[in-house]
Amino acid sequence: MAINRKEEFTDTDQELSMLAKAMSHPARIAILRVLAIRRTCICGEIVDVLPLAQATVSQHLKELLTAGLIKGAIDGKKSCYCINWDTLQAFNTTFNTLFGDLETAGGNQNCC
Amino acid sequence: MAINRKEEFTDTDQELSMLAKAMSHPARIAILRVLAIRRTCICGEIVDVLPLAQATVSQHLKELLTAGLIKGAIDGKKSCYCINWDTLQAFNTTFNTLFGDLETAGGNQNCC
DNA sequence: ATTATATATCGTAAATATACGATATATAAT
DNA sequence: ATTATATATCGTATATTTACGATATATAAT
Repeated sequence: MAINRKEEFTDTDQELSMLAKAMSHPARIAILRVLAIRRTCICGEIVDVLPLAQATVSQHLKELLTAGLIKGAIDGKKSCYCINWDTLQAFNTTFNTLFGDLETAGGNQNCC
Repeated sequence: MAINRKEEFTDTDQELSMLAKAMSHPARIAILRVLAIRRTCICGEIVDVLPLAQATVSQHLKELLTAGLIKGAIDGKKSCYCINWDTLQAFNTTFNTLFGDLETAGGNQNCC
C-alpha cells in the first residue's frame, strides 16, 4: 500500500501542494523569514539562529532550494542564500487565485 | 534521533507551517477547491471526484478539519463539509504579512 | 425488523520526513 | 604544506504520512 497517487491530480494542485509542503516546517518558515527581512544573501548565520544541528539546517535549505523558494550560490568558503521572489510571488498569486477574493465575492456565509 | 524540535520555534511560525502542511497534499488542495468553488456544503460527492479510496478521502478530510480549514457537520446519513473562510483568510493574511508586499517594497533585486 | 447506503475508524504496510553524528569537500589563513 | 573553518553529504534511527481493506456505526428505506 501507500502507492503514490499524487500524480493523478492536476499539475496546478501538485505545484501548489509542493510549495505548501516546502513551507510545512517551522524551521523553513524561519529561514524564509530571515532571508525576506534582510533582502540580501545570508551566509552561515542561519545555522546560528535556528535550534537545529548544522546538518539538519543544510537539509532544510536543500528542500527550499528544490522547491525553488530560495536561490543559492557558493561564495568561496561560505554558501550564500536568498529568497527567490519570483517563485514566492507565484505561490501567492496561485493561492489567491484558488480562493478568489474572500471579501468581495460575498461567499463568507457559512452553512455548517 | 528525530526528536521533535518544532516547539522551539515561534507560535506564529508553528501556526503557519501547520496550515501549510494541511495544504501539502494535492488531494487536500483538490478538496478545498471543490468546497471553495461551490461555496456550500458538500456531502459525499468528494469521494467520487478524487482518485482515492473512501477511507483515504475520509482521512484527508479529518486533517483539513484538524487544521481548521474546513468545518463539518453530520446531516442524517451523510456528512457535510464546507470551507472555514475565517481560517483561510487568516492564513492568507499571515502569509502576506510574512513577506510584505513584494511589488512595492522594492526588494525584488536578486543578489545571487 | 431487515436491508441498503454513507461515512468513520482500525489495523497495517510502505513511503517519506526529521534529526543528528560522522565524514567529506573545499576554501582561507598561517 | 598544514591547519582551521564553513558547508554538504552519508548513514541511520525514529517519527509521521499515505493508502487501502476490513469493519464499525448510524441513518434511511423497505
